[in-house]
Amino acid sequence: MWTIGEVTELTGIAAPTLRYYEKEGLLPHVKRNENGKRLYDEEDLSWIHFVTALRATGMPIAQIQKYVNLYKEGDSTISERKRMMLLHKKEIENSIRELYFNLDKINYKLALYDVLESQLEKTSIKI
Amino acid sequence: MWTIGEVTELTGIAAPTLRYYEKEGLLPHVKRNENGKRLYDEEDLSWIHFVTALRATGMPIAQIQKYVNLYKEGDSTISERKRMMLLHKKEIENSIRELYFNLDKINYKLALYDVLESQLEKTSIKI
DNA sequence: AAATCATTTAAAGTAAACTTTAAGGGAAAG
DNA sequence: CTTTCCCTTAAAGTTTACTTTAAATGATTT
Repeated sequence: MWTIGEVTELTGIAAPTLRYYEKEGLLPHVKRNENGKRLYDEEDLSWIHFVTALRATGMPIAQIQKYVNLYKEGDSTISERKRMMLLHKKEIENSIRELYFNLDKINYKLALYDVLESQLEKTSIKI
Repeated sequence: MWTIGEVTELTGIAAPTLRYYEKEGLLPHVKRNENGKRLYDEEDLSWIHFVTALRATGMPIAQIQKYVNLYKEGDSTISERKRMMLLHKKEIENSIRELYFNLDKINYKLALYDVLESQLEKTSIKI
């Protein structure tokens, strides 16, 4: 079991962010010690990692909330949760495609700079 | 030459956003007609597409500003502009890598759901 | 015992990128 | 002519996801 400070060290996520996630219902069943201080177990850490992965792939807080609420409802929501993940997977794949598409434009620009630079080089040789 | 409304139709970018980009110095040399209304030419459109590609790949407004300012300074800034684009290219490649990394976690979750569903299926057959 | 430290809460603040509003102007359509 | 439409500006508002602040509590160190 870890305190919030230890989890911060372990995950690199700031303590206020962990509290914020919990308040927003993104981290179910975080326990407290006798003094009311948070204690995180393995399962909490695994939730934190999962939520972090969802956030890093652009899922909004509100949608993660919805997902966690489904989780809390139990096994009857498994197919809906799976559907959410499948949809999100497609969105990630779209994001990746869009990034590649725009990366192409950057590469085109870089190719133009290569041409420009070699032309400027020739000019300075002429002088 | 196109009006702002036509550019909005052509690009899908809202007119207020186009004005905002221009005000922030992201779109150099947009001309006006005799009544002070914006008129966009081919070069303006190409700037809009480029700025859109930079935004879609996560470059902040402030950095695009810096890039456009370098452009305005002329040929002497070509190598610095190229350096900026090379750096940004690497950031895009990092973003893509991170997306793939987190996509893996989503896929792992989806695999778990497949197992869970087949287990639940078996259970219901037993009943 | 006093000071320090990590924690708690609620509430306010921040940053970035737009978006909306308000007030007005000119041109074209009915 | 007057209504409609598209445009103009400056300024205020919105959204999202945190981050910071303030005030308090309890445990540990000196």
